[in-house]
Amino acid sequence: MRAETYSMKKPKLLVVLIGPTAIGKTALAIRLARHFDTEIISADSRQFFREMKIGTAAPSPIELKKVLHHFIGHKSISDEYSVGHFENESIPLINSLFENKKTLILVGGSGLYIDAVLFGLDRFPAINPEYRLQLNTLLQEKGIETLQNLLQQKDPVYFGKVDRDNPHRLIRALEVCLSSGKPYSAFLNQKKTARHFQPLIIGLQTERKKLYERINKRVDQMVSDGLENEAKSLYPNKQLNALQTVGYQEFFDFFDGAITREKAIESIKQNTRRFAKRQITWFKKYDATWFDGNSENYQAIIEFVQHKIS
RNA sequence: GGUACCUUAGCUCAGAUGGUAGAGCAAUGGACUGAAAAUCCAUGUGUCCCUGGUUCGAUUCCUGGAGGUACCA
Repeated sequence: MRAETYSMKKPKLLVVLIGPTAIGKTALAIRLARHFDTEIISADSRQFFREMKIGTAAPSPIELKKVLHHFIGHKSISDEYSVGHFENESIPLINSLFENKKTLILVGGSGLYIDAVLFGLDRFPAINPEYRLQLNTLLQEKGIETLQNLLQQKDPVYFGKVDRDNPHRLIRALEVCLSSGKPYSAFLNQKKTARHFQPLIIGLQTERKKLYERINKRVDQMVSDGLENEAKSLYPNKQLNALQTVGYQEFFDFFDGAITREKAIESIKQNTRRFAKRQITWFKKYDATWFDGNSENYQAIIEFVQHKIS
């Protein structure tokens, strides 16, 4: 009630900048933030980790100096972190920043994390991490059918619509079932808490061919910036979730002697292209206004946002 | 120059004793509620190198040509 009144008095605009990797989101976000004298909320599930700067193309120290960024390098790879934590941290922060700002920039390439901010996730119970370990063992030793049968028994409703060949989905649902004693589907579609801001979604895109050229070029840049050494220093932690990441896994394979260095770099480019494709698919569902990612368009985008504000 | 082998999807190749073809990879489309840069699903028409011949019918057999590889000179 209080919040509603508040937001009616002062409409708050969250400029949401989305698009595939290497399209130029970081540079545009900084332009926008400087122009509107505001700060940046990052929604990038890998730039959270301070040990992974080069391979995630995190904003440089110079860029970070220009504009205050939140959720860049604020976690260590050994920290437990997921989209739930992110929602719990980002929403209060956004609300408090809006006390003094009328515009904020949300930028990132992680669709699920953008969803969490814009729409919110359902509330799930805390899970016992033991279950995930056990379920992974079960998967390894007895195969996916065992997980399917278990889920069919614990939550026939979700089993009816889940992607049954996807082990992550099955295990996630099962760990919720086992931890809570209730079916996973019982937690879905709860009433979501309202957001106290209005989103303006801006998408960056370009021709596929150009995007792939940008990706290839950026990977070469990362390599000359020292990606190999960064990966080497993280190799002892290669099993951590944060390091299940394009740019690192391929170098780990090279360190293991499984592939050549050249092949590793080529694979990084290829896997980054595939990643970009998945991002594009995800972002299609948003009600966004699309612009070509070319930096010559930045002024037009600023004017577009300006127009929405007034 | 001679001999042998090869030329089929973007790439590497398989194949039909003649009835116009299929794998892997790449690529493309899609899904996505605390692992999400993760994970999973779906999708294969291409002058079968060119030319002429045999044949009802040739990418398949034969002639000639072009390109490639290997060996011999």
